[in-house]
Amino acid sequence: MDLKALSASLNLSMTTVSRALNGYSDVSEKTRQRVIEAARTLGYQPNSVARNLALGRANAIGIVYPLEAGDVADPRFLEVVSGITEGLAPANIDLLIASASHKGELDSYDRMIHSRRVDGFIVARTLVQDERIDYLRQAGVPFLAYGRTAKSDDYPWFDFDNEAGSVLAVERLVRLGHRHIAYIHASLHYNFAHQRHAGYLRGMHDAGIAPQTDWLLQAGLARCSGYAAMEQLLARPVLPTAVIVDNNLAGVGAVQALIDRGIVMGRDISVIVYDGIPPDTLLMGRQITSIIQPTQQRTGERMATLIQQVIANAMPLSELQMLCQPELLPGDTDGPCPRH
DNA sequence: AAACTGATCTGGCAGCACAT
DNA sequence: ATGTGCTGCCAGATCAGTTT
Repeated sequence: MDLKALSASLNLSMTTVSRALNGYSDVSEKTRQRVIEAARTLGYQPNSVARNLALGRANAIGIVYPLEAGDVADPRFLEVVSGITEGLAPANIDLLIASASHKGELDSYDRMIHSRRVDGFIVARTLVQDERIDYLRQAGVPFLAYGRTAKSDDYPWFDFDNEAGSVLAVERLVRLGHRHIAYIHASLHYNFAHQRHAGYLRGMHDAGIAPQTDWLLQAGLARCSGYAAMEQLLARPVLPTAVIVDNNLAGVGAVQALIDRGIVMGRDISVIVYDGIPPDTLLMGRQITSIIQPTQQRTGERMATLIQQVIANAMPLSELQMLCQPELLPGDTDGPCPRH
């Protein structure tokens, strides 16, 4: 059932039927209702290819994601994706996730742009130096970055104050009497990791504590990397009394490593995990002290609004750069320093 | 003025006539 | 045989009208 057949069955022109379905005011309400009813009973669905052709829009937003085993399992990201989807749905805009190899990522952007499959992009997990951002800016394609880069004053983004979040974590531990605070972090090429790392250093500096390089460990964005990093940390000659992990994936592994060794969190060692432990892991019963960002679902919905505004091009850039503050969610994995 | 419509446009591509 | 250029098609949206 296409527009032509639908209009023929109603004895109306294609123009009137199209305008009736698309909310134009110069169609009588009676006709509109008749058209809507017929479209429903006859199962009319606009042909998206023809629609894109006529409108010059795809009604779709793309996320190109270099999917790796660990990424697929990042529940926080999937929660954001779910929120974006919800936020775009009322406008009948689809979210297309394109899987790309790390090498071929820019090619994927290129294809999606030139085949006009999407109206804009959301660029996730930004890097400090991010060629995707440079590429999209140069190509003049609408996009919203989920996270900033080293230089982020001239494009739209949504982000959390990562540095402030780490400062919150350090301050809490310092108040509990800790001075030996280790830090497990993702690769500092990731912008979030870079900023959280800077926040850790600032928090330590403000407390008058010199961070020990022995207790600064890099782990991959995966549970097993977090597990291995915690094992490494526990093999040091002098143990820290507290650990901050800068992401939830490594956080799950780090916490599991402590449980496996019978180390009691909150008593023997204090642990704070950035983004907490997602509810789908086997550790879900535990109250992990966390730096949290307002629900990921809500984050996604905000991003959906932002990317639509970017595409509509009706907002000054300053309105399209949104920085939200993280919060500390107390749990039972931190406590007074045992060496006091 | 309100309600409706024919003609035209969108980008890519197949099919065709004609030229080399 | 291969290349070139033109036409029409797809299914909608919309301009510039016409009819009621």
